Amino acid sequence: MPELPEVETTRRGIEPHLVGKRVADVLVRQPALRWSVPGELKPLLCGSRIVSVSRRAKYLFLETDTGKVMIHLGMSGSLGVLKGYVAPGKHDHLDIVFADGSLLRFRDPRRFGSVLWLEGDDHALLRNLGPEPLSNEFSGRHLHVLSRRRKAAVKPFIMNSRIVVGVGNIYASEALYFAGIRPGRAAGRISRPRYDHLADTIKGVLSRAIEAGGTTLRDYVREDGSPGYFSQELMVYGRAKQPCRFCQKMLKEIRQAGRSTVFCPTCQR
DNA sequence: ATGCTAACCTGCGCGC
DNA sequence: TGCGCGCAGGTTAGCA
Repeated sequence: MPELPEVETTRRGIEPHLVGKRVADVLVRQPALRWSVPGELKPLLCGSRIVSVSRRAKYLFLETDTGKVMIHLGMSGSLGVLKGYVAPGKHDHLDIVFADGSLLRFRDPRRFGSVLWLEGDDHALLRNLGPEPLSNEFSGRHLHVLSRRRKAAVKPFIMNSRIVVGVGNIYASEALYFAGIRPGRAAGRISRPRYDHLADTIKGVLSRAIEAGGTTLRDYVREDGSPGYFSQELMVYGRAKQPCRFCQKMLKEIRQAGRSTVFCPTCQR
């Protein structure tokens, strides 16, 4: 999926096209996503006006005067803004059509994404979320405090959304590389100074990825169909058995919690 | 409480 | 050309 930089890039891309628009129609072609698209979405949304587009963790919110559409892109989701109606593709599951004829289209081949309706601010999926990684709330102190006595490896630890949100498999791998920390090291056995460094590298790699428009590997594209360029800057993700860009030693690949992890055995300790 | 695994689903690349 | 396998940006529920 889209990790946080891809979701934030999407938010920035769609917001100017949506704010102020009035919803004229909602077309649900495939309601069977990670959670079923609520049948009342159309009657609830029609006639309302988009006030803003916001983000929390990897969730996007189309905020209207009557409630919020809560969208998750899952592993393969993307959103597109179209000037007018174009015949949908196989995986174009949902359109929100505006009064001026333009539309927001949700595409998701693997259907791990979701489109839900939120009245107010509360939803079970939003409880227990950790801080935003780019906020001041997220720091080395935060990681250090929460990791004490934890035996889990540091990589799954920083990918745990209760600890910090928005850090997925790509950026967890990249941040650990820049921090010089082995992904398999127990989270509870990492010092405060090293967590200070790691919090910095997480913020840094996410910020740079947002500037580059995210990382395009397969499915992810921006709202106008263009790719993100951060893949060119990846140091370890997807580079198993290739030389480390710093020390030239072969990068190693392991599996952690069912996800592949690539790291440099020399630069990361 | 913590941590691991399977599950959800489709598509693609690879070896045979 | 086709088949089966393993893998892919996420996250939750369920069980040890």
